[in-house]
Amino acid sequence: MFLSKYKLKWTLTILSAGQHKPEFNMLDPKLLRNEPEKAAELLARRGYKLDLALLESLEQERKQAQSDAQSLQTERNSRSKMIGKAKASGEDIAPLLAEIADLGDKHKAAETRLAEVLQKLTDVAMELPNIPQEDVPAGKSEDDNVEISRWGEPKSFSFEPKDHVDLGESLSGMDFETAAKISQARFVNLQGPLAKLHRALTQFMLDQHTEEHGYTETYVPYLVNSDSLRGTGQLPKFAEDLFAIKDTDLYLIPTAEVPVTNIVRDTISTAKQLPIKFVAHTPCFRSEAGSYGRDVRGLIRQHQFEKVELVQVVRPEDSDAAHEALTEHAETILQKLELPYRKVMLCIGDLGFSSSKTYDLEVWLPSQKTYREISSCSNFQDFQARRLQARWRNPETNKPELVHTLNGSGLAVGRTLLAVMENHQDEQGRIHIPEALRSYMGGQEFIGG
RNA sequence: GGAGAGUUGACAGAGCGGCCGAAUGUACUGGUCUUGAAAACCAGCGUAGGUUUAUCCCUACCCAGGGUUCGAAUCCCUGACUCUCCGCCA
Repeated sequence: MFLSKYKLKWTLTILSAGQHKPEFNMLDPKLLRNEPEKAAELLARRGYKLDLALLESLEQERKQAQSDAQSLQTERNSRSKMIGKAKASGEDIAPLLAEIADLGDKHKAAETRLAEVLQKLTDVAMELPNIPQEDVPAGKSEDDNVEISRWGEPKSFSFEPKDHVDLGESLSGMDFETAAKISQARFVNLQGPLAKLHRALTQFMLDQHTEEHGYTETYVPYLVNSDSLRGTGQLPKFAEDLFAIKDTDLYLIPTAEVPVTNIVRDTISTAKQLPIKFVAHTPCFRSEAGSYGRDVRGLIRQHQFEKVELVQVVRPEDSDAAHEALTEHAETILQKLELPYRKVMLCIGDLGFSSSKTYDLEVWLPSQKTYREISSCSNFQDFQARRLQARWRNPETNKPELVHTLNGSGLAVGRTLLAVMENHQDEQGRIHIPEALRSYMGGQEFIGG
């Protein structure tokens, strides 16, 4: 019932939104118009079937409707001008008025038809995912992701390592029952040293990115409107993943990517302002609809979690290099926390809707004896920028052109907490605090015992 | 929450229902002048769509959406946002 509420709301939102922004388009409209076959082929790589026949007929309708509406407009404008002149020179304008009696209605009808076609085109366009970059490997699911590199050696324990839930219980300070009482499942209540460790991780990450990697710290709203969510690509397709605020157009952010990237929505940056590099620490809220039964134990998959997010807005020619750099910035955190991890490139089937290329960083979890995602670093190229109308003035052309946007987790704090707990536990159930965090923990060397 | 004022180009800021895509100033770009710079002077300077080889031309956009009108930046309605005052509040 909780879900159905925002499903309804979502429908209303899309209806009202579509009407005043019919020009929304997520792929390059020139590609769709001039080379629809090529667009179809590129999208087919992702398994997306572009309905070429529909697109073509809509496109033809659009052209017709647009030129009809335009010529009627021209007609009306020139007639109206004549009436103005006639009136000014004191002539009788009644016959002129009679001549164009039905022009207004015709024009209105043409405009309505145009609006309808544009709406249909927008509906199609908004559902199209981004086109993957050429070096993104083919594949259907996460099993086809390609490992790029590994860092660190998974520790071999002389005892059976506990998972973070058991560790948290014995240390006391990680309480899922209480959180469920206060709220519902998939929330946690942290207390004492573990709560402090959680905070320390956040502070450490923020300091690292601002002081060593050149990011500007930013504080943003945690409730965002639907325009912002459309801009970064969470809407219209993924409404069910979001928590919506009843009777408003606001949603809890699923990631800081949304408010931070939307800083540049509808702006034209100067060449000098780029690259823009922001880091933000925010809570993230996700309904996790459709993930019932998955990762039900512990901190892995929560409705609310903290994340330190990196966002970059760059010139198009710089986005590949920025993507590599941003990923390294996230990797640095794992290295300093002495957490073994691997870097994988997502295959096409696992690639997010808006992304052209994504690296995931997966941290080693001794309890699961496997690598689990802790950061996702994506290059969106101009996909978000087009929806956001985020541009820069290219000095070579002196025209506003779309920027490229990127983001990555640096890192997901909850998952980092559990990774630190599990990787740095000892036989007595204590957690050894990595060197890099000690100053944030008042010099403390371990928790527990 | 109540009362009032406002929203115009990169910025500041004019604008009578038709001659307003929009004065003027600043900024910016190019030029003249200068040894160079500044100043001064001249010219240019929004976005998107249609047509076009290109130029031209046409259309839309003065917060958003709707309405009145032959014709709207200008009049009316709704909403968003900003400012001032009152109330409440961390």
